[in-house]
Amino acid sequence: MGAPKQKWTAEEEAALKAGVLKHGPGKWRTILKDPEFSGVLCLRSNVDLKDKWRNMSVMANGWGSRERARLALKRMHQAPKHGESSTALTSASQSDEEIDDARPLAVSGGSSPVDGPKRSIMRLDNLIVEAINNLREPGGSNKTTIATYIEDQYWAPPNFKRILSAKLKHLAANGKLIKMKRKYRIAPTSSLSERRRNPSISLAGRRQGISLRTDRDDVSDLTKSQIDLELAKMRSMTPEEAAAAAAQAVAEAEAAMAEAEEAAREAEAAEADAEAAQAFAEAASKTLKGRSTPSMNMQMIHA
DNA sequence: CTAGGGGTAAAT
DNA sequence: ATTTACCCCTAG
Repeated sequence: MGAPKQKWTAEEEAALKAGVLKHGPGKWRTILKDPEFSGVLCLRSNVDLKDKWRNMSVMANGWGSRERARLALKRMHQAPKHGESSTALTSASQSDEEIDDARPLAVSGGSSPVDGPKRSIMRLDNLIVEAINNLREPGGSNKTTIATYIEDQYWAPPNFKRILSAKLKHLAANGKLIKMKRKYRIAPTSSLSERRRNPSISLAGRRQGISLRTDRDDVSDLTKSQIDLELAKMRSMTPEEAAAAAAQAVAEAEAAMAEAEEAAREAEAAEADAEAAQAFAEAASKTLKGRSTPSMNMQMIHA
C-alpha cells in the first residue's frame, strides 16, 4: 500500500546516463554494481534502471515501440466521428520520421559489447544542476566553480565558458536557478521535496528547502507565460535529438562553431541550448576520432 | 539478467 | 479527461 510513487531525481538520472555512457546500454547490473553509481542508485533495482532508460530514450528519440502502438491505437479508438468513405489518405502524415539517430541506444539487438562511446551529450542544464547538487556548497556555487566541476567531470568545448554563462543567465531568468551575489543555487520550486521511501540510509546529502529569498537582486522580470513558453521549448528538445542534428552537420561544425559563438553571445533560450549541443557534439566527434582523451573522472562522495 | 508489455497512479 | 512515467510481470 503505501508507496505513493517514487520520482527520479536529477542525480539519479545523471548517474544513470553516466553509467550507460561508461558501460553501455544494458549492463544494468554492472552499472548498479559500480561503486561510483551505487551511492546514488542503490535504491533502484536493475529493472528500474532499464525502465527509466527506456522512458528517457523514448522521450529522446521520438517514439519507440510502445508509444507508437499506443498512440495509433488511441487515435483509432478515439475517432468517433469519421466516417465513411472518402477522405481516403488518412494518416501517413508524420509518424515514421525515422530519425537518422546518432545511435539508438537501448533498442536493437545489435548492442555492441563495448557500445559505450565517448558521446557524452547531456543537456547542459542538467549538467549544471548536477554540478550544483554535487558540489553542495553553502549558499550556492559560483560560475567558475561550476565550470571547473563540469570541465573536470566531462569534456568541454573551447568556448564552453561563454555558453555556460549564457545558460546560467538564462536559467536564472527562468527562475530555475536562484542567483545570489555571485552564486547560483537550485530554485526551491524545482520539486525537490519528498525523498526516498527507505529512510534508513541517511545519506549525507540533500540540502534543500529553505526558500532563502533574501536578496532582491532578482532576475529580470519575465512574464509567467513567457517563462512557460521558453520552458516548453526547452523541454521539447532532447539531448539525443540535438546530438543527432548536430552530428549531421559535424563536417561543417567548424563553420557552425563561429555561428554558435555569436549566438551564444546573445544566448536566447532554447537556441542557446541547441548551439551548445552542437558545440558539444562537435567536440565529442573530435574526441572520438582520436584526439585527446576525455577525462571521464567520476569522483563522487560516497561515505 | 535483460527486453518488452501492461497496468495504474500522479500531473496537466 | 488525457498524458506522463513509475512499477510490476512475463518471456527469452
